[in-house]
Amino acid sequence: MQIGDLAAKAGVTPRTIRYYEELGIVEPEERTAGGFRLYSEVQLRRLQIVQNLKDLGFGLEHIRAFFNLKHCSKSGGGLARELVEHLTEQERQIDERIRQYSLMKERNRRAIEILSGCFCCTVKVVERDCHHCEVYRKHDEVPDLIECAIYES
Amino acid sequence: MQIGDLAAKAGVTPRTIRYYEELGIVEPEERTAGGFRLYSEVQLRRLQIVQNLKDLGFGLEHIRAFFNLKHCSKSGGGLARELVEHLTEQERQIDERIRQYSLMKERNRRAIEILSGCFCCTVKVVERDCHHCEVYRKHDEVPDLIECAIYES
DNA sequence: ATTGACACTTACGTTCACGTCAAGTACATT
DNA sequence: AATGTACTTGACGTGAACGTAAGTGTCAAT
Repeated sequence: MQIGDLAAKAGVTPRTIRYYEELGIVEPEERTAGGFRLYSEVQLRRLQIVQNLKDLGFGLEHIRAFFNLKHCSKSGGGLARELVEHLTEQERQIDERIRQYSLMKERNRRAIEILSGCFCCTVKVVERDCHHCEVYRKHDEVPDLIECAIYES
Repeated sequence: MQIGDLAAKAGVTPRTIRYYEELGIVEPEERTAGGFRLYSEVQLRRLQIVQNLKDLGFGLEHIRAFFNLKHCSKSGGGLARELVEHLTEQERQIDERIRQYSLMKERNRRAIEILSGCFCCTVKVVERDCHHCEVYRKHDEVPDLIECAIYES
């Protein structure tokens, strides 16, 4: 598989793959006599993992470090220990992220709930004062999210 | 409250606040005769919301667009509708993120589980071949994450 | 053997989200 | 009135993660 095929399958550009190689994240399995990079499914899976970790907010340097732990340990046990340490920390971060997202989702839900009662509001936006609106007064507090979206800063 | 105080309370630098102002995300409530920016709790909450959205992976431009929907609608009902549309899309993205994180967490967990059985492994890293290890053979498949961490690319 | 599509390296350009520095101004305190 | 600290605008710098262009070479197919 050449770099273009791999790129297409992984949903990235050849440039990205070469860049990752530069960082020591993905090496080609071999090269043709002429210098073309050749890849297999292994590198594809690797790239997918990288995309995943990136989507989750991890930097390429972090990813590289994780992939390269194998070059630092001498015994399998040592490596396993380091990997687990890394993974545990990663899990902590993931939990924190999920917590944040859940909070955000809850705020979103409350905001949608409140705003659904405003669809028939005919007050002009320029002279809007939701604090005096009866829909608003049914709710004891206005979510910050709506406040940001509605009131002038 | 001056920019430095606000920055401290929000956990950012004055530069960041000025930058957000430049983008139209946070305007000072007023200015002193001499030109000093003055803020209130409103801007603090706004900044906190921004930090939150940023942590969740939203770009500043996205955030600005959301905060500025109020300048595009004429009636409160129209605005409410647009906001709900925006929030619904956002919720979709949040759900997708949470799904991704959960998958990642599950993979992490499985990897930790497997690696916990490798702590006593004394095989040298250079000659490691986990496929022939009995701990490994108990598991039917090696998670990609471990594969990336262990095998040469 | 030639062609066309892709690949190679090198190197400079770009966007985002600020950091940092400079030269000057404002405000509170003594 | 003087001092120290924080603020002002403006401009250039930075790191991450690539994009893009130039000039050249390679591979499969006709």
